[in-house]
Amino acid sequence: MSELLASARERLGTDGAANLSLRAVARDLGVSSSAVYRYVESRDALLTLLIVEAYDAVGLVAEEAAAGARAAASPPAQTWLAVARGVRTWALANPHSFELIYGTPVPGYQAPQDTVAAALRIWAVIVSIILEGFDDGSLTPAGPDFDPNGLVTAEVFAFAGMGAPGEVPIETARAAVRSLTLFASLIGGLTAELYGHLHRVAADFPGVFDAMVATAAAGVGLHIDLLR
Amino acid sequence: MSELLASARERLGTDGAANLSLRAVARDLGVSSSAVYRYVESRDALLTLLIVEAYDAVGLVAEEAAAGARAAASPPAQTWLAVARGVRTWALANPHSFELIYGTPVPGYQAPQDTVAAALRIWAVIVSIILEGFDDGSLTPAGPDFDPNGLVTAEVFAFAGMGAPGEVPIETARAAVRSLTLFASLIGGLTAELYGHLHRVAADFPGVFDAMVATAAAGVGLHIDLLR
DNA sequence: TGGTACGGAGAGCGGTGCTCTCGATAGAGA
DNA sequence: TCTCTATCGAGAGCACCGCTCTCCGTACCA
Repeated sequence: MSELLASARERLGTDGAANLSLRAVARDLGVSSSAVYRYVESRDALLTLLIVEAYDAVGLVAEEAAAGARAAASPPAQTWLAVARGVRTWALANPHSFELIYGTPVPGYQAPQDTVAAALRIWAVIVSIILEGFDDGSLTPAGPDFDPNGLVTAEVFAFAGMGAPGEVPIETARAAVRSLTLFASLIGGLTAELYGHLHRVAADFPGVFDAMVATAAAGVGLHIDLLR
Repeated sequence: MSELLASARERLGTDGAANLSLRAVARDLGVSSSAVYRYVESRDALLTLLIVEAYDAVGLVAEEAAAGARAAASPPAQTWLAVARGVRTWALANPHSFELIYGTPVPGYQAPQDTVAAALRIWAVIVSIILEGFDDGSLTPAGPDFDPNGLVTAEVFAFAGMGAPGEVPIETARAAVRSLTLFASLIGGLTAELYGHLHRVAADFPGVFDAMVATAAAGVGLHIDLLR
C-alpha cells in the first residue's frame, strides 16, 4: 500500500492528476492493473488519498511558516507574509499537488469527509493570525465596512472560537469575513502565477507575489512591510 | 464547422472540459469520429477554440459591466465592483468555461497565440479602471509601499499606455503592480466559491464575494462602498 | 488435513484520441 | 462530355484507459 502511494505520488508529480493512470501505476509496481484494485477502490479513491496528502502537506507548511515567524517575534502581518511565501514555495515545488486541491475539481468527484480535516489546517493558521492581530491591536482594516450578519455560517465563528453568532461583536464578525480575502488572494495569486496568467506580465515573480499578497492584506488589516 | 462548435459548446456545458470527447461530439452530429478530424486538428485544437470563446465572453461581460457603470456615473471603485459582479455572474452561469480559462490547464497544453488577444480584454478593463482612478484622484492605495522597479515587464507599461519603464513615475508603476491584486482577488474569490472551498463557510455567497473583492480593492486604492 | 481468505494474473467490456485506407460526390478544365 | 482532382465522409484498427470478472496459487488457521 505504501509502495502504491509512493508510485502514485511520483506519477502525479510527473504526469499530473488528469494523466494519473492506474495502469501506469500498476506497471511501475510490476503488477497487473487488476491487482491494484485489491488495495484501492477506484482511480478516484486513489486521488482522494493524494488529495488528503496534499492538504496535509500545505497545512504543515503553513503551520511551520507561522511558527517560524512567531519564533522571530514577527508581527501578525509579517507572519502572514511568511505563510504565504511558504505556501508559494510548496506550490512551485509541487504544482500538481496544488492543482489537485486548489485547481479544477475532477469531474464527477465529490470530496469525501476525509479531506475536510486536512483542508482546515490552513484555515486555522489564517484564523490564528487574524486573532493575533486583533489581540495586539495591529489589525486595522482598510477595507470598507459592511454588514457581516448572515454572510458566513455559525460554524465559522465556532471554528474561530468566537462564540455564538449573536454574541460576536460586529467588528469581530467583519474581521472573520475579511479573513476570507487572505485565502482568496493567496489562491488567486498562485493560480495566476502557476497557470500562466502572469506570462509576459510579471518579471520578478516572487516580488509580484509579495506585492499582491501585501496589497490585499492591507484591506484585511494586516499591514505588511515590504521594504525592510 | 459552426455546428461542430455549437455541439462542443453544449458538451462542454454538460460534461466539462476534461470529459469533452471528440467521439461524443461526433455522435451528436450524427457523424463518424474520423470525420471530425476534417475540421479540427485534434481534441486540444477544439479546446483552444472553446478557450478563445470563453476569454471573449468573459472579456465582453467585463467591458459591458464597466460601460454600464460608467454610464451611471459610478466612481472607479464602484465600476470595479460592477465588473467583478458581472464576471461572477458569468462564471456561475458558465462554470466549465471558467474552468477552461482560469482553472487547471489541460496537461500537455500550450496556449497558442490566438488566445492571447482574447485573454487581454479583461486586463484592459482593469487598467482602464486604475487609470480612471488615477486621473480623478480617487485612487488612494492602502497597501504598503514597495519598489516597483523590475517587478513587471515593459510590455505592461506599454499596454497601459504609460510609456517607457524609465519614464513612469514610481507611484504610477506601483499602481500598475497593485492592479494585479484586483485580478488575483477576482480569480481567487471565484475559485474559492466555484471549487467548494467556501462550503460550510459562506452563507451568503454574493455578499461574501462582494466583501472579498472590496477588501482586496481597498489595498489597491479602490474604496468600494458596500452599504449604499 | 481441509477450508478459507487473500492477493495476484489474465481476459474482456466499453470507452477514448488518433491514423489510415477506401469510397462517394462535386466541381473544374480540356 | 470526359477526366482529373479536391473535398468530405465511413470504417477498421491501434494503443491506451477504468473497471469487472473468473481463475488460481499461496498462506494461514481450526
